[in-house]
Amino acid sequence: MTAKTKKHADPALAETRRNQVLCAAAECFKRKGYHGAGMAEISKTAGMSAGHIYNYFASKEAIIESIIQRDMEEMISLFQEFGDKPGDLTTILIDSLDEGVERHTNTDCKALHLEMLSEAARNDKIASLLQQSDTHARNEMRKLLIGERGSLQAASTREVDARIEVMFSMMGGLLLRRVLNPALDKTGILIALRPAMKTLLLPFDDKEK
Amino acid sequence: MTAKTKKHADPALAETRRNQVLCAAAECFKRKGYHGAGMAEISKTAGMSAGHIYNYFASKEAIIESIIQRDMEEMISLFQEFGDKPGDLTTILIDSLDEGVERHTNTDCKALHLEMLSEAARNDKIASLLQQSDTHARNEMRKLLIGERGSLQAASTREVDARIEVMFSMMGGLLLRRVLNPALDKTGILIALRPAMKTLLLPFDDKEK
Amino acid sequence: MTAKTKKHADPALAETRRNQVLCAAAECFKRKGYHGAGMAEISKTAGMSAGHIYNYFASKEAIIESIIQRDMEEMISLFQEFGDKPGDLTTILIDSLDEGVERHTNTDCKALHLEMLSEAARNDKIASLLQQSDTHARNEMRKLLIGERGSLQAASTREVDARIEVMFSMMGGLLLRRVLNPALDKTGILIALRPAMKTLLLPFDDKEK
Amino acid sequence: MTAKTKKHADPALAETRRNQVLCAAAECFKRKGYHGAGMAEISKTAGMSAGHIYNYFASKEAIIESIIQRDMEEMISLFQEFGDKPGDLTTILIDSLDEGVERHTNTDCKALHLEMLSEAARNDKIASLLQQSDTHARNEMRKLLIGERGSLQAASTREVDARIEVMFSMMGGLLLRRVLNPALDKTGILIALRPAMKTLLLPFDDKEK
DNA sequence: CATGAATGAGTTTTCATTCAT
DNA sequence: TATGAATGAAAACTCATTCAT
Repeated sequence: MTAKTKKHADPALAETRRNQVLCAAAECFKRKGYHGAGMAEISKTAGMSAGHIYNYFASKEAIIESIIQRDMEEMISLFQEFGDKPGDLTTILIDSLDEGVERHTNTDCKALHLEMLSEAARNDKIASLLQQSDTHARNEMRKLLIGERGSLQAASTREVDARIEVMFSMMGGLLLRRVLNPALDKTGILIALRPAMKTLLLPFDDKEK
Repeated sequence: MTAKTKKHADPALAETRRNQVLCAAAECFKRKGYHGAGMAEISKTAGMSAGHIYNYFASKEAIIESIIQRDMEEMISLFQEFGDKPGDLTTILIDSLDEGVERHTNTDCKALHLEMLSEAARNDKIASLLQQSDTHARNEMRKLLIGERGSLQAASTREVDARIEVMFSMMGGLLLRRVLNPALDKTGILIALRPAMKTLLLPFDDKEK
Repeated sequence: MTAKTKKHADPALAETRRNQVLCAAAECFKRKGYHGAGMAEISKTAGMSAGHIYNYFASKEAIIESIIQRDMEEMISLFQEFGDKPGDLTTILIDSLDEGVERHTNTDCKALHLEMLSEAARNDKIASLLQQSDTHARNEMRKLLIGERGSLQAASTREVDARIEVMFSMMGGLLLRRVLNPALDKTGILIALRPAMKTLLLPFDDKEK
Repeated sequence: MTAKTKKHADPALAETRRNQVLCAAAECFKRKGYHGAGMAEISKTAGMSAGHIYNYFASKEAIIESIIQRDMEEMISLFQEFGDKPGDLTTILIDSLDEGVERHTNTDCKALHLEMLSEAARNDKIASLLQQSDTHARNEMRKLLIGERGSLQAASTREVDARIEVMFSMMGGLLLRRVLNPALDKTGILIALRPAMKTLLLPFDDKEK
């Protein structure tokens, strides 16, 4: 169902066209939102007729679903990078925060992701895709944290899951921060983000519990 | 434009009607989203004709703007409560986390707030209102933290602002968590949320910096 | 489901509007066929906006369904007339042939009925409505023929039904004749139609069987 | 425009291709109707690309026109069979009724013929072709009936024409019967069809006139 | 103050047809 | 000869908004 319904003579061209549409749609959704962007605009941006898009996607909805799936795949490879990097895991994660902030506050992404999230509230298919993606991310993170290089081998599952939720909340919340405070000091934020993340990655002091 | 353009003979009735509409609209937006809910549905929920709504609000957009403003006022009074409560501020804030998690993961609100946030990406008026509200919240929080009862009198403005951003990001991010993980353990999450918040409220250890 | 979904404040006006639409649609379907006539044309003919039609009919399909139901009701009252008329039934039916030919070869109706019939081939709802109407007509006719005033009290059900089918086929076929032979001699046709109908109404001679 | 505009290098191949298209189109029109069947479906059924069809037919309309013409030719040869058969003409025609009922109530054909007939109401070219075909059929039938083996040599032209019209109406009407009464007893119907046809083929008794 | 009938621009989607290869 | 990618002009339907009553 992903891309292989063979009605296209030239699969390479088809893939190119699908990508044109996906990029154009992402672009338009960022600017105008899912509902705000019409097929007309998307088709103009993609450099092809509106009708032709329907040779590659069954509906407008199918387009945003594809975008989500594409994002999901990116995200998966991101976690693999973490696992592959040598060195202390906590340090790796803390050091990747700069990049993480950048990614989550990137103006381009913010609109698109919020769009997806709010669409999820009323579109079950989209909700399900996003949830699937998130579940995957949580699983990967859990594997890292309780793995042999992880810092939380001793912690209970419930505690680890709570930590993951809060980490994800903290990072995901940055999406909103950029909307709510456009003047956000993206560098300065690390002053507080690093200690908080460290707290979430390392065992709690007894008194803290 | 806020609420006072007095073209209404009976201002009290007008205010009642405005509220009916606001509540009905909030209700509908929660269920169906801003775009999903039509004026017809809103008017039925509000118990008045669609046309009549336009005697109180210039447009559908004006309705959501009013809802935001109303939320803003609620939020302001929330901060005042914090300031008014006696006792150690850090403790008060930590203790209010239970309630805060509840508020941010409440299924009802999530849709509405995400709706507003994603609408903000394409609607400057809404963006500006939300930002105004957020700025206010940050200011109030800053006042608390560096005030005489606060724990961060010694910290630099940049650091305090960073802490606030991360706190807000962490709490606001919960909105997304509920969408992305409907099975979210709302109680368990506090296991990690409290230590992280404590880190953000208390001076950092030297080594942490 | 017929007309009573109470969302209209003024039922009389609503009925008027429904009729405007029904008449306009019938008119357009006659001229251009079901697929050929667009909502734009129908709305212009009905003297109201296209969008407004949807306050009275859920879809274009619902419109043709209503037209069919209306025709069905006309047809029912037609049979009642036959039953109510005094005198010899065979004579009544034979005498009504003139009028029957007129009705079935009427240019206005032909297009609309053919339209419905060919739409029935691919639209189950319409097929079902037409079949329901036809079943009713056959039942009424059977009642007349085997009733106390009928000429076929002695005949087997299968024979009576066969007669009815052929009668209906012969009359219904006139719809097609007018299309296939526009120069059709509507008066002359009775020269042959009367004897054929008489054969179908009276007991067969032994040799005929 | 009929078939001979020789722009094709290999006329035999061209004829093969035309037939492929014609058969495929007939097949599709039967299943989905003229409007319901798309060129894409037809081309797939015909085993050639959509674009290529336009090398053999100027338009979708031209295809149905060709189908009609082909049907017309079949019909002509049918009448020739009648003429060629030895024996009493009335008996031949009555005996052919079984087969005739079968042909007219055949589920496959019904959709296609109704499709053509209702298309005729709005498409002059098609109407004209069908009328031409019908005229031919009437002429052939008239020749048979007033010919030396015919039973109506003594009848007036008007009467003969009326008889033919009614016969055709009765047989053609069967198309509609099958749509309106899917449970139609195809064998039983002959009980009434044969006497009615006999009446139409033999001189009327005086009293009948 | 209040209604809801009416509008019309805007939406996604379909499909016969063309044309570069 | 043959392909199928590409077009664009429709189509049915929705909905915020207006206005006569």
